[in-house]
Amino acid sequence: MSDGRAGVGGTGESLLFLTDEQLRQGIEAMFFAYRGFTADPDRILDELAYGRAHHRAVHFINRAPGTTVNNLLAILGVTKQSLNRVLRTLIEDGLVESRVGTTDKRERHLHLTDAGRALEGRLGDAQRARMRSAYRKAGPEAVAGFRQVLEAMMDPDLRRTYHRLKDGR
Amino acid sequence: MSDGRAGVGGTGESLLFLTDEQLRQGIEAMFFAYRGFTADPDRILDELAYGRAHHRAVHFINRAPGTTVNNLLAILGVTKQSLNRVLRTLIEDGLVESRVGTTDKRERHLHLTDAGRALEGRLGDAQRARMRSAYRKAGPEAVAGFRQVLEAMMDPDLRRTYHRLKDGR
DNA sequence: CTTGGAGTGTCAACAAGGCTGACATATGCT
DNA sequence: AGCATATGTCAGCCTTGTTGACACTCCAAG
Repeated sequence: MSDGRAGVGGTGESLLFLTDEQLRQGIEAMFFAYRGFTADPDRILDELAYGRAHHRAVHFINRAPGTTVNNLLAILGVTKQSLNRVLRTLIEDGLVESRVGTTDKRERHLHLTDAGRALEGRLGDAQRARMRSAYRKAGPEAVAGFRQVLEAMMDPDLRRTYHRLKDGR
Repeated sequence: MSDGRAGVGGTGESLLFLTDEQLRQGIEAMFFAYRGFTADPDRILDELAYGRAHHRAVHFINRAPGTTVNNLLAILGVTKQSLNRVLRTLIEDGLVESRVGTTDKRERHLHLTDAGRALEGRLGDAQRARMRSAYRKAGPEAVAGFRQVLEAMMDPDLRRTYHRLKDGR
């Protein structure tokens, strides 16, 4: 309601990009794109009887090797019980190694094994291939905008986490 | 591996935006942004003992009133059993109306009731508010790029669905 | 008119992956 | 010594996805 439909061809896009209709399209674009975003790794995970949760864990352990369980919990935003279930299978299957901390022995530092890195490679390659193709189609300017909007959409806490990972801290 | 790290400050972004590191950042941006994207409606849904599946159903029924169950199935990409469970509660709760088709009486055409539209409004407002704020922060150029990349990331089938909805067909 | 197929609904059973609550253990800090 | 922190684990629950089986209605082709 209260849409007005000021015309598609353009009374000036700069005023038009905040209409409810434009926002709705953005919402739907996010929904459909996220499906594509997860589709390729999901297919690989299915073969291996793993799920998206395993992928996420493996991704971020690879990204921040030696991270603690608590840290990973904060990144993933799940409960420790939930993460633990996933982590346990990954450790049992020899994809993840859990090392007792040196300075603080309560902490467990998580690392990928060679097998873990191999899986991460398969999953990451599949996901990056789609991302690369999308980036290539859209071009560098579009990519910059894409990143800006996504960043603005994050909760502040997660935005900080995102930057921390990006800057390798 | 094979990253090279051609420097952050910039040997020309046009060549840099396809490095594995850039792609990884894009992947993580999608992950964190999607969390923000769903956070606000999720809070509302929690109060009402509904889940994301209910939100999706309500959203697309509102978007394409009179859509058939089969059509909705294709949009949402779930099994009819899964959708049916959600749909049944929505119908029982008086948010969705299922009308027998006129030309083909096997089909059920789905519509929101006033109560359904009210819920859709609450959920949609919350989600649009975040999207609007992100769009505003990033600016119209960024938004155009955002949409281009998302669209390029979709599976072809879903891209067609996306356009069909966008063009009101 | 019969038969086959499409669209829909429903039942049962199951799995993944979230959640909460409670409790154990080891360690670190004051 | 005693409290706090980090982790792991058990039990149980929910949502939302899956498969398989079956019934019903209606349309259309033979």
